[in-house]
Amino acid sequence: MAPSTRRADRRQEPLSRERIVGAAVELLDTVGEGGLTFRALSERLATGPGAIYWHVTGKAELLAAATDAVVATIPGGDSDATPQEAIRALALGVFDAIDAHPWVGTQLARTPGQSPMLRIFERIGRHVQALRVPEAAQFTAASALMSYVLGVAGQNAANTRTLQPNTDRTEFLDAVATAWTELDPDQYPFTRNVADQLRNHDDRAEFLAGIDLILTGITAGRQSTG
Amino acid sequence: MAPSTRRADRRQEPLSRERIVGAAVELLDTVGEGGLTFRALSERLATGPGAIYWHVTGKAELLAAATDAVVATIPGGDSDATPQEAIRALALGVFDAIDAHPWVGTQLARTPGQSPMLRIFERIGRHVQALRVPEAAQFTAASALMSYVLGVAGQNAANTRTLQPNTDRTEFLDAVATAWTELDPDQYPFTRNVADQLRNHDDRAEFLAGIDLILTGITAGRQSTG
DNA sequence: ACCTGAACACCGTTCAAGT
DNA sequence: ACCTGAACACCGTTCAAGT
Repeated sequence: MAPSTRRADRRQEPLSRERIVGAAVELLDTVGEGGLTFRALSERLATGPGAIYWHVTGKAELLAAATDAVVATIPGGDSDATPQEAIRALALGVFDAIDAHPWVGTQLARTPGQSPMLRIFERIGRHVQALRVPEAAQFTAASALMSYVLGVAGQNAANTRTLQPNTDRTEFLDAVATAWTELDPDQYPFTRNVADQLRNHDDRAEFLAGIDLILTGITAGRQSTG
Repeated sequence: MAPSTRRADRRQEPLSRERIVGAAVELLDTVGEGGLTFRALSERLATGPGAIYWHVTGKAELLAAATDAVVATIPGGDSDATPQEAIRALALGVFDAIDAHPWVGTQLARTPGQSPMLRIFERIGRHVQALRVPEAAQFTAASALMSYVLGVAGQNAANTRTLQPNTDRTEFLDAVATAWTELDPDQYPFTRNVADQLRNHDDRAEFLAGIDLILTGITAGRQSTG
């Protein structure tokens, strides 16, 4: 009841894996991948660096857990939409999650058969099943979608990392388009040619267009059923 | 002519950007991404760490240059094959290059508009043009192919990194398949279901199947021309 | 112009010592 | 059982000093 009690906050909450991972996510979001340091983390948690090792085996596990925490949050497409719409919604969920937490894009590419990727793969796979893709082709279809999503994720993460914190999206695309226009016409004719299409360009729409390309390929190969 | 001349080797060759990048590639291939150290590199080049900074601005540039050196090597598909075959050949070239140098997979994902990626994008794009894809759709088509290739590249690099140096491919896939079979049936029905398809599984064939899916999607959307 | 190598400011991780 | 924080073995990078 004393005013001091009010202010004690969570300062004395016991350390836990949960709190550590939460603080790691915050740190990654705020200061980026280079900012996640055992020293910075322990300072934020008001302990010594060694304390963290009691709850977590090392930095690799910490990054994996942080990634998993974000991926577990991704919504999308479990309603009564068509399989195509469900896949689009899920893919967009991954896209937006990585947009909000660029480090997830980098991290996802680093954890092969691990749980964050498996979560997404499973969800894609169920929708592929719902598309009535023949069983022998389901793995290929789900893998292709997954790889595409990961590829875009990685690129977007890299782009965001390169970006000055203050430049916005269109400004950045404009700079890239200009750079492409100045390329050697003999070496880069195609890239120069599409540079202008880059200028007014919607990342999310472009991403979805790629998904649709793959979906078309998947359903084209499917034997037609009632 | 004296025997000692013979043995002098290249030990006294002056330091150059070229030699540095070459040694970096060797180091990356031999001891992996964690093994590329300015100390290890300078030891291999018989100098001090500071000498390298005279020719290269830092580690980031070094990694980019090493990646570029490998990517510049990728052959493929400039013969008189069909555009589809040319794209498959090029994609396979990237796939094999990353198989031989796993660190390239990681690195490619980190350099967004940089030259190694641009090289590949340009080559894909020309083949997309040859496919007679309408101009407005060319960027989307080339980007989708590029993202897919990068996605697979990243995953493969991650897999190789996780692998014990002595386990071979099929052994690894078997382990993954077994792990997937032991997943919770309620949470991972699809993944469990396709686990067996993983067991006798050809990475390259699967990769190409994904390329074909996208190619089908691209040509399906194309207006038919004589 | 180019190289040397000690020194600086960091890392992740460990571990004896505390409670 | 859990936390502390100094210490260890590394990093990338800089820079005065050499040739």
